[in-house]
Amino acid sequence: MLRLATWNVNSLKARLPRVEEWIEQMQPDVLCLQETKLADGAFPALTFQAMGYECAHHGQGQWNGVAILSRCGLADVRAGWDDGGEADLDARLLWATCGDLRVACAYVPNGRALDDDHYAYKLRWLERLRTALDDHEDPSALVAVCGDFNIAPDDRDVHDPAAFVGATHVSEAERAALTRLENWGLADVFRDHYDDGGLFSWWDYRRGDFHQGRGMRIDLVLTSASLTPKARTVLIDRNARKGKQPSDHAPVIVDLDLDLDR
DNA sequence: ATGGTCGTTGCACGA
Repeated sequence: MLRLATWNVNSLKARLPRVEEWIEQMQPDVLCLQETKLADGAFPALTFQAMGYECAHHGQGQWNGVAILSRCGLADVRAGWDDGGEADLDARLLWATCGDLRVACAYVPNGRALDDDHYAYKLRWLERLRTALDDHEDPSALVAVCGDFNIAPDDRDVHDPAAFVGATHVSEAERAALTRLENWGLADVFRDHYDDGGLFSWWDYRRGDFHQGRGMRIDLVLTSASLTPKARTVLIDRNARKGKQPSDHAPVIVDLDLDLDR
């Protein structure tokens, strides 16, 4: 069994004690982190190495930053875009091969508001991710695209859809961009296991939203057709959102029926 | 009550 997880930690510097504790408890084999908010030189690689993980980090400091930790191999690392287009100033995308699994760690732009330039950047970014899949990846392989998508795939993934009319994360264009990614040959593996709404991965720090159940499911694991049926258990670890100094996101865990030997 | 909290950095802004 291979335990794959993804977690937006909202600053790895602020979150390192919680992340270390969580790794000890949950023992992921592959862990994708978003919003490390660290420069590459500040990434605590030795800490994770001491816990048995190889690491790749693509960071810029202050904002963004993505990492992949693996204790089942780490090869063919690629950071950002390789499409001949303009460089992305934001560190939001990292790829690695971990054993038999091709993994992407994505921190999709927030979008801010429908009329904001950042929203157009978000849609372009998602289209570029589809292009990266077309250009570099094999849809028949074992592929997992993990991360904070900043998109609630449907209204079950929002605590109050009426409150989000006209807002980012739920717009038709964002959801269509996600569908276009899925049309490459990926499935939202959480939805393969649960039909229920009200199961969220992010809650605003304000207003006691976590304890009031006001959240969204925006952290996703998209699995290729050969990988999807290998998922034995999918869960959002909302316990990680409790307690002192939590991230505003909870980790998503997928246990995959894959051999760890290579 | 048209805010509320965190993170960054540095007294503002992003999420």
